[in-house]
Amino acid sequence: MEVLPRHPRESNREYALRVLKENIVSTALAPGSMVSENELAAQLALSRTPVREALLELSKAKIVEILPQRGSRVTLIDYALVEEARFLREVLERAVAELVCQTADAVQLEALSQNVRLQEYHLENHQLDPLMKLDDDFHGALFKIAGKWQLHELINGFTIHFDRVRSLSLYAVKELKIVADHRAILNAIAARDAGEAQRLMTKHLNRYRVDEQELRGKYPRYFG
Amino acid sequence: MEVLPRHPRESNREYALRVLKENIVSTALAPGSMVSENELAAQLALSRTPVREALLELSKAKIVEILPQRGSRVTLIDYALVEEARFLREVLERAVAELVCQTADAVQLEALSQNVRLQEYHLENHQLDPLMKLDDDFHGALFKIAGKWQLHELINGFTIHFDRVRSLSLYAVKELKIVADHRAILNAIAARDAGEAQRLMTKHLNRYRVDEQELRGKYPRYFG
DNA sequence: AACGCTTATCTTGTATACTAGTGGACAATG
DNA sequence: CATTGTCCACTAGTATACAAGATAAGCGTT
Repeated sequence: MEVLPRHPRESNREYALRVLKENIVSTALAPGSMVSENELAAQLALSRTPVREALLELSKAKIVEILPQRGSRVTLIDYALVEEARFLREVLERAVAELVCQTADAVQLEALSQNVRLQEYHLENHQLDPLMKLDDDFHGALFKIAGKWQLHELINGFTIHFDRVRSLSLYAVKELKIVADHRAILNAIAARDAGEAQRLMTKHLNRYRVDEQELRGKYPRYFG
Repeated sequence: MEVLPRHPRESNREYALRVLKENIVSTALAPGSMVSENELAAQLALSRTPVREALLELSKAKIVEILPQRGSRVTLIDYALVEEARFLREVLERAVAELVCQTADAVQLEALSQNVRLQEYHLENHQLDPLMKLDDDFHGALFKIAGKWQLHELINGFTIHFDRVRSLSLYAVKELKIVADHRAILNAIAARDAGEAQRLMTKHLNRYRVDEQELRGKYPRYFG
């Protein structure tokens, strides 16, 4: 497991949660692997308490499984769960896109536009990390404009299933289409074409479907 | 606060969580009231640890606010949040209803039918508690049939906002329409009419909209 | 070899002890 | 009287100690 540096005003619990999440998504903590509160606490140089609280939160998102008196383990990839997470995003963001068409003002549209331009810039320069952050920001901004910010935070906890699979698949080749999608969605919103925005959003989020069989072939032991 | 009896194989943490939830929804723990881990632990005859873990979970659902080094408080009713919770259910359950029309088999339809018949029975006999449970079961069954069970569990944590407001409003008078809604939704599903099922589900979940101004008038100190 | 018991050693669950930050009461000071 | 500073009681955050269940190895018996 990779122990990340601490952020300034971060509590021990937040730190433990952040490091665990990062390592689970990157599969540095492999699906199916056992972890113990004691061991993690030692590695992070913390006591069991904040580590335990982080594990408890992760277990609520079903990304960690706590087996009482036996140990905790990073859950195997449950493809049904991954698809549920994707489905949640598709359904919710389609509805959000519709709302955004109705409520976005000029300032908000300009901010979105700025974001997409930056995406296009980073895509040309093949800088994938800032691209992923801009992707998150774009979708988050839509929730905010629609006045559903709390929902965005709620589903973010579930999206980790999705992110883990994404990190296993060859993701980079899809970036081109994804940025183009964002541009098209923005145009539909600016044109107040709710139907088109919904259609594009659905298409966009379906791109994240990754081939289960391919991944099962490559990483058979990661699946449940 | 009302201290409920313990269930058989329930951990201390689950017990604390259950009692806290119950008291928050019933407003026995009033919106805006301060609670302390020590005080709660004493009342529940537990140590701080399981109480703290329960509060931590509730704070993630934004039904409790933890103020470091100052205390914790039951959140004031945030109407925007209540509406987000309702919106989430509406959007998600509409999509679920569509799926159920495509996938439900005869056995599942019969189980739903059984449930609705029971609802009608309890409605005639004015037994509201079993009615609420059957309501939850009905919606839960739809998620299960659609293969989105995990999503149901996820959103349940958020629905507490919704439930709290519902418990403040005069809810009983609406039961008649709600049972009729369930019957109509079931019929649409049995007829495989996805469009009608979605329309009915939307209408159904919009009934739960309660008048903010009315509640603000009755309980001004409960609102933020 | 196969079975059943004991036991050592893990684990998480829970209780308790300690740390450090917050705000209020209240006295000292202007 | 207003303001400032000091203490005190209380809070959550964290560390540690202890309890109790699960597991597997060892060992004796059959």
